Amino acid sequence: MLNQTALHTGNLRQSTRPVAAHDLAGSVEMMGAPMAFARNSEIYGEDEPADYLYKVVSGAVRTYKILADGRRQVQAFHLPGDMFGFEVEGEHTLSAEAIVESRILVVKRSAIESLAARDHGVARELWSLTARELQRVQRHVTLLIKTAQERVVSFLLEMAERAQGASAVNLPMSRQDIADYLGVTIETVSRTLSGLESAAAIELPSSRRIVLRDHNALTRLCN
Amino acid sequence: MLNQTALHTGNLRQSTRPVAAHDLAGSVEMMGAPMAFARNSEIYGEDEPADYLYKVVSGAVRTYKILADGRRQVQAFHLPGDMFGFEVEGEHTLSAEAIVESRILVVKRSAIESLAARDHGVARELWSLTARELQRVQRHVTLLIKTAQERVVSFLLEMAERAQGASAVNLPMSRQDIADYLGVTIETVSRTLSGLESAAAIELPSSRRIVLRDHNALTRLCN
DNA sequence: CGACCATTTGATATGGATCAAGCGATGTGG
DNA sequence: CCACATCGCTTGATCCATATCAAATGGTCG
Repeated sequence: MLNQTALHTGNLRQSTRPVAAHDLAGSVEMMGAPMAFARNSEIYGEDEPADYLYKVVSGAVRTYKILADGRRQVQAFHLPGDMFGFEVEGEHTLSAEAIVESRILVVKRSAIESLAARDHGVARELWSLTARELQRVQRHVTLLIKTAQERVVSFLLEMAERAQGASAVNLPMSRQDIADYLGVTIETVSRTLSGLESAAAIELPSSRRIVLRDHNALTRLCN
Repeated sequence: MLNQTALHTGNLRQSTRPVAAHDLAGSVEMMGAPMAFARNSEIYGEDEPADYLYKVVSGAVRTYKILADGRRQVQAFHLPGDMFGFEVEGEHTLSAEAIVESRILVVKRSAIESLAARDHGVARELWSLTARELQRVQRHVTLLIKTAQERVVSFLLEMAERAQGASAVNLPMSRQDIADYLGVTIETVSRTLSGLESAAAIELPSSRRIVLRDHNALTRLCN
């Protein structure tokens, strides 16, 4: 990994910008090296040393695990603005791939850690990010005990919320990605979406674009 | 919550013991107030302010969420030595109950936080605990995409591992607790255990005690 | 245009849920 | 101390949601 060409576009790496103390995000912007990843290319693999921290600038990333029998479990989708890949120690427990052509800021973990050792605000921010991720995964657990329809609807609402509550979402990921995230088959995802369209809860102008027509109905459906 | 009687057994609260710097666990032992919780009593509830940190001394704790339709999702079982209930900010997102009569150390979060602000080692330990919990929940997600048998077997192996790899486990929790943790019904848990007994993979001397007879077979079964 | 891939739709199979009854242990009151 | 109620667990019968297998459709790119 990290075998892609760094972009060094300049506007992403403003060495003139002052370091904001107690600001992890700002530090990452400043210290991070922007890199381009092609669609489906690996960003890091399971069991690799976790020496870097990542922040999505554009595009989308999936983190996942392949089980012994070949099934794939997608653990998360990371969208622009999201940071990912930080472990406290040792190795990555998941693999990460770009879902579409993506630009990603990459920062050495050691740099962030030494910053955190000096600045308690940064340390706290690192902790806070991990705790927020923990809550997200807890919601994922809650999603996985629901029915297929509830899972699909929860996913749609989650994506809409992450798009600042927009009433339409453009999905960077395939039906297979969604299915592996929700723990169902692509057929079930597809049928459920078709069903929601028939029920006038959503519109499907194209397979990767979903308009949420009846937000209330959807909220009711997801539990 | 916190309406139980503190034990103050003395041997749990050794004010003579020196504070080990960079040691969160030690600080909790020293600063924590031991409290007794009866079977099924609430330790804290969802949406309560998260002002305390907890460490199980004896007994067992479940954290859970009740969904809108009444279903219960058990997120974790906490056993002696485990810490739980720490949020970075704001409120608890889960409820916690003692599964059996339990003794639990309770520490004010503000005390730990001020310690962390002064001592980077403690701050890092807090972060590390959160990250470890994150990994546990990620494994829970992976468990929930598997078949019922794989879930039950994974649960047994998890419990055995937490009992220092013992070949027999004494379960403090009911079948219903296990079912709500695994996202299946009690009938499925029961039938699966019976099936494993028929297959000579386990023995069931009593419903709360399970002997792992064929560890290899079990490992194979859970994927 | 034709090949390829993602998605949808259809037909059938099945794992686990649901409904229902039985069983064993524990505790309580007569 | 025993009869009986209660509770947690197991076992059985049936049903249904979702998986699986299969084919058709549509969109994209050379």
